[in-house]
Amino acid sequence: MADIAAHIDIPCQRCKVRNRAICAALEDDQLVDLNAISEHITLERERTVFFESDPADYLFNIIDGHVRIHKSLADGRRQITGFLYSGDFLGLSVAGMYPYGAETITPTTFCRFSRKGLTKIIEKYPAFEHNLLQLASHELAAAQEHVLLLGRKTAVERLSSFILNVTAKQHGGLDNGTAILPMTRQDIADYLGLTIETVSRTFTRLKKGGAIRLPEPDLVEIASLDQLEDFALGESTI
Amino acid sequence: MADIAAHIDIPCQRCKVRNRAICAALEDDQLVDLNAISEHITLERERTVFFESDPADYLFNIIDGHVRIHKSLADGRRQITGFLYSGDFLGLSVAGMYPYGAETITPTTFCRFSRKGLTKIIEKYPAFEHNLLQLASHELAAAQEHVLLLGRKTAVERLSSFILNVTAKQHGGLDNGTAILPMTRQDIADYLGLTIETVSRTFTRLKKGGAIRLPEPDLVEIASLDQLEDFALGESTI
DNA sequence: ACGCCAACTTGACCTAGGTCAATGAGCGGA
DNA sequence: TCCGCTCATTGACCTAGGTCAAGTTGGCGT
Repeated sequence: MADIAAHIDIPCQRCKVRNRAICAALEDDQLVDLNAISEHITLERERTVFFESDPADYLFNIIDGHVRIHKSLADGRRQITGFLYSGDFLGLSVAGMYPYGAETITPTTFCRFSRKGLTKIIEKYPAFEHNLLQLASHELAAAQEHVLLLGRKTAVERLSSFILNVTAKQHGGLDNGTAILPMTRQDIADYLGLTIETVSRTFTRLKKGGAIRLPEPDLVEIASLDQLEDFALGESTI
Repeated sequence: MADIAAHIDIPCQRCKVRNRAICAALEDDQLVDLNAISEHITLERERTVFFESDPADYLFNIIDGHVRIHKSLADGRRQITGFLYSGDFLGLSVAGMYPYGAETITPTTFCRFSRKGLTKIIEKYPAFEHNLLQLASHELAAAQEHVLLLGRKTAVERLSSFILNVTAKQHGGLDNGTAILPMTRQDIADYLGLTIETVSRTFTRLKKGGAIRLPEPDLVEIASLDQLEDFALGESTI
């Protein structure tokens, strides 16, 4: 079985996110099974991947592009609960439904698995479920960090934390340099529990305070990492 | 093996939370293994179970009592991320550390498992890890609901949602009746991202608005479920 | 080259909820 | 039973961030 697999061409082996995505749980020769239940799909910018409460028939890995997940209230108030990037996983369900909606921000290519197929993979390779649990624990910790941000941080602290997170994510853990903001100010506001005006004013304050540069609205450069970290932790005020 | 187990006395079989806690993932005869790595411990009220960032050497099931989990900022601002009750599970870790601190609210008895021992159980019974994933997905959805509450709901909406949740949890999904609030107003404030004064004033508003009765500070009765649900969803104002 | 449109920024003013301070209400200990 | 807690409530005032309303900027289609 493994010998056969080693000699046939498994597209998954050449996948851009092979080692960062959930498929990293499997060995090269086990990818045949995963490959059999996956397909690539591409969506334009600002398209719905799935709605909140939809039956959760698929799980997704983002190969390329940017996605936001959100929950909304009946009157239209929206809370973005996360921004997802290349390599990220989405689609964990509760009671067979997605507990949040997902939309593309930029044109995005996904690797899509059927839930049924994945259930069989999990039965065959328990390591897969182990990785899913690791991933869910990680997301849970991130959500709790988000709760702390929304419940107890000021606007300056929220935006500073956000810039640090985005930068770290785009540089694989490195906390400095430049970050691209693929999302709009409205998206950032809905993620940080603020209004678009407050986000804009706070960018200006961070800029004038010397923590960041903003050569273009969707390009942040960290001018002083120390200062930005102090702002993020509430250890310094503008 | 199973026959032997069926005839020996396994304390787990008689446990109060046998069917509600994580041990529900195992059959009666499999409990021997779980029993071998678990021990009961009891803490007084207002005691630390573990600190944020402690090495995550144990996982816990609450048998009886009330627990809060929280994250804090350097200057002392605190955000409670959850209240846990009898049957609830805690201790999922990220990078070998607890991502939040845990404290008892009332005297609490736990069933404590060593992480190492549980790892072996998981290898033997994959159903256990499956249940942990279900549980983590559920907690993740709850955390995202909390994010929505903190990011986009008013004080009245937050407290109404909270009362409905507590009531539902204490009655196993039933949304009405009376609920005991084992936590202080400060705890509620730190959970809802408000101050103690705003929580108190908002209780008074809900009371005067006819949605709840408050015979004692730690006893809420839902006077009008419809009204409270409308408040929680932001579909009606006081 | 121009006009349109969407996204962003800025200013003036407002309000939900925070802060500060006083008062009440229950409860355990001597 | 009275004292000294801790916890909860209420009032008066304040402020961070929201709301409303202009501008500004840049990209894109013609």
